[in-house]
Amino acid sequence: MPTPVQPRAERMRAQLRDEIVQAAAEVFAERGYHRTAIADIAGRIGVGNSSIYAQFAGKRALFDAVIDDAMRGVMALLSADNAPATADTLEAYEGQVRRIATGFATALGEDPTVLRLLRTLLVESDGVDEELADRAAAFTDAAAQMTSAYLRHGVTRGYLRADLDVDATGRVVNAMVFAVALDLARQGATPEEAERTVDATLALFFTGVRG
Amino acid sequence: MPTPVQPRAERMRAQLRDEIVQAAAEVFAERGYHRTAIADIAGRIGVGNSSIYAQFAGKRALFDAVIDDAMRGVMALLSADNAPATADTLEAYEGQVRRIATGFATALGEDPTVLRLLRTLLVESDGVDEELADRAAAFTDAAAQMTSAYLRHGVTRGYLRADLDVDATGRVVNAMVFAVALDLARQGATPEEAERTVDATLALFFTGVRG
Amino acid sequence: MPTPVQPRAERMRAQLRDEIVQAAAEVFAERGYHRTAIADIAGRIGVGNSSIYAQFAGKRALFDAVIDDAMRGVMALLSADNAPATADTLEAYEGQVRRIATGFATALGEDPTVLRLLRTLLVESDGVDEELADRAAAFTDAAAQMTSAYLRHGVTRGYLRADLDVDATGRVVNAMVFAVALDLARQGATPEEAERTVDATLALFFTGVRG
Amino acid sequence: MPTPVQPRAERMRAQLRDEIVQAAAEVFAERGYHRTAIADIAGRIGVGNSSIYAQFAGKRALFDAVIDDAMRGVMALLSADNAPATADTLEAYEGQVRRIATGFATALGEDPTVLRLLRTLLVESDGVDEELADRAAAFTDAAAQMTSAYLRHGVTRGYLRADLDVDATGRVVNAMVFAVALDLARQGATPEEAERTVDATLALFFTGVRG
DNA sequence: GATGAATGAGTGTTCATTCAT
DNA sequence: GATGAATGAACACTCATTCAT
Repeated sequence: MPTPVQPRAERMRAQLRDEIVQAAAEVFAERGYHRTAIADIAGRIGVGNSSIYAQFAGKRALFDAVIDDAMRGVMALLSADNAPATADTLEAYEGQVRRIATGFATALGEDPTVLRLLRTLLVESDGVDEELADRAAAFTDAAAQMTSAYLRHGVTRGYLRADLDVDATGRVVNAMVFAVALDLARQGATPEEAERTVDATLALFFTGVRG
Repeated sequence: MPTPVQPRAERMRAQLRDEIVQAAAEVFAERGYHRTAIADIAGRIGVGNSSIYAQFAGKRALFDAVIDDAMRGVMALLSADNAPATADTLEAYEGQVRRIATGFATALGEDPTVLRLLRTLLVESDGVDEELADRAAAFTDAAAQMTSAYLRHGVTRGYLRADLDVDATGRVVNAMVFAVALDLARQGATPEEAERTVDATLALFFTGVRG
Repeated sequence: MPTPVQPRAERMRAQLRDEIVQAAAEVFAERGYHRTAIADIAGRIGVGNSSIYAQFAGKRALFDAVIDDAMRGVMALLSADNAPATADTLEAYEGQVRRIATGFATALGEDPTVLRLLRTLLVESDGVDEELADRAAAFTDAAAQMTSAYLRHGVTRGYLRADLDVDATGRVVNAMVFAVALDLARQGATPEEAERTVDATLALFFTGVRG
Repeated sequence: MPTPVQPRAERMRAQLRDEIVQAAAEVFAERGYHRTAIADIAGRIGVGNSSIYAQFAGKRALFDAVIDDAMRGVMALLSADNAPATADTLEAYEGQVRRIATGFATALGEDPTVLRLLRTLLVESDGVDEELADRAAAFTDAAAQMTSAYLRHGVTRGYLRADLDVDATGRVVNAMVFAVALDLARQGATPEEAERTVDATLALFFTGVRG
């Protein structure tokens, strides 16, 4: 029964790191990047400031880690068990989109932090760093291209308009989805409002892209 | 021939105020709220810091004034000589919307500052103040309600889908329009890209809302 | 009677700058570079920390300014109204050297700060910066070359040993002079001790270099 | 056959202590006192920070130990198998001094650490502690007195100037020697430069003190 | 009325030292 | 006995705001 070397210390270190990222996510989401002080984050989990610096190179690096987590979460919601090349009919595609939208809405209801973080990233990146602004741009671009891939598949299969500008429409749809999500995340929207907004979005989207 | 009291002083004062707002708009648009220092603004027009404090209560109040101007500009572009109750046919409505979109695109090309400011407002408001976040929300709400009014008129006139959820759709369309505008404003998009994006947006919108 | 533009403000600014440099010189001389906090300097003249940053880019820049002053002072003592090519006999040279040494000793007695600063520079430069270490080295090199010039003149005139290695001896003499000065500056040496030390140094030096 | 208590543990402890002092000497010599972090030293020999605190009361105490070692080394070089009362003629004395100087130069070439440490002590002591400054002063005093003892012996024996101020000259010569050594230690001086400098120093010294 | 020099509170970051494991 | 994770005090620097001139 070989005991791994320093199993406890490592586990505790990783655990503290997670706690820090979690606390940082909350505070950054609540107050934004600039108004968040390292001491706020450290204080929330009852550790000293320097315990954060033992794990992260600085405030910016911590924010990066937080954003990484949030992006992973959003990407997971976006892709889930769905893939661009899955749907073969408009109905199947609509089901797919509804599932993704429902996943979003559910995640939104259960843990608004990830969406508030997304908001913080997309909204404050300019005010922080050129590099962060680039990351935010790269993220939206990636999401837009994923959307475009879905659309392209639909055009190929014939259940979406043949003359659809898939690249431009992918960007537009993506922007719309993010904007709606951010708007809903802004303040506790009631589930009914969310439902109506999602319905309206899907109606706009589907009737629009139908071939 | 009534002479206003202190006419010259007042005019100079008002002129300085305009200069300050103009310079502040530029710097805030370039660098965002947090990275802008009062000294940057004062330096740009060659006055002392305290000349700004003689006219505005503080950085926040100055930003408010700048945002007021920008909002007025955007609202003017949105309403122009158009009004919700003007169009009576789908074609007329489409013409109206295209005119507004063209106005936006032209303004974007000629003076990106107002849109960059809008971006700053919508994107950084969270990181500044609860109150500013509320103002940003109020602004988007007002714009959404204006859009909803257009849609309601179309439904009443019968050239838009009868079952359209005008409130929810107004919000969605509004979010989409802002998101697209902000995305285009992000970095010098070429006119062709802008054109394609606007076309895609309108195509999505119109085919979608048609009754 | 034209009044210069902003004469008072400029004079006050320059005056404050001098006060800061003076206070910084004292504190740096007392406590060395690392143990001196900006607040110590600001506190000594009763101004806020940021008043220092209004005039100097940072702690390092302030130290540079202090060192500049000290170097100027030392160089003035070293050159004074004497020049390498002045003395034509051993007696004249000895008189010249005694005058310089006396100037040093007097300055040492009246204001030990400049020598303590010299000590700080020569002693702490390594612990601060590569660049500062280079400055210190450049300073000692310059002083050594000045000494070598004196020696070379004496060899040419024939009142110093013909086989004198003027470059190496210049470095050695220079090092000896600095070391003695620093040693005397270390703690309030009595005038008698200083006198004896200077005499011993000159005796060593002159009997040694005589041709 | 008495077995010492915990012989292995003690030996290991002593060995670790030596390793620490050795590593500390290297790092202090390379980076000076202030720029050296305890973690640097611990990291160099792959132990935890607290292993150092188990053996030394703190950074200052460790530096003391390092300096003790270095001083012992320098003192050994200075005295070697020579003693103040050994030489009876000027030629014998000159040989003695040359041997010491050669020993220094050789040690300098082979292991610059001890001289760099000496430099660190003499140069940074002010910036650390009053007490350390005192130690440095005590060290230079001791060395100066040793030099004075040599000189006094020479005067007694009659091969040095009868009117030599042995105390003051001892301090001066000592300062010169240290200054030259430190200057040579500053950066890799070539052996030729070192040779010329040593020659010049000895020439200055001997022709100077000859009776 | 306008100026700009001065302020001082606030922040990110470092590092010698301690202590639970 | 050794570890290294955690601490918290200290410090350089920024900038919105004020006030003497």
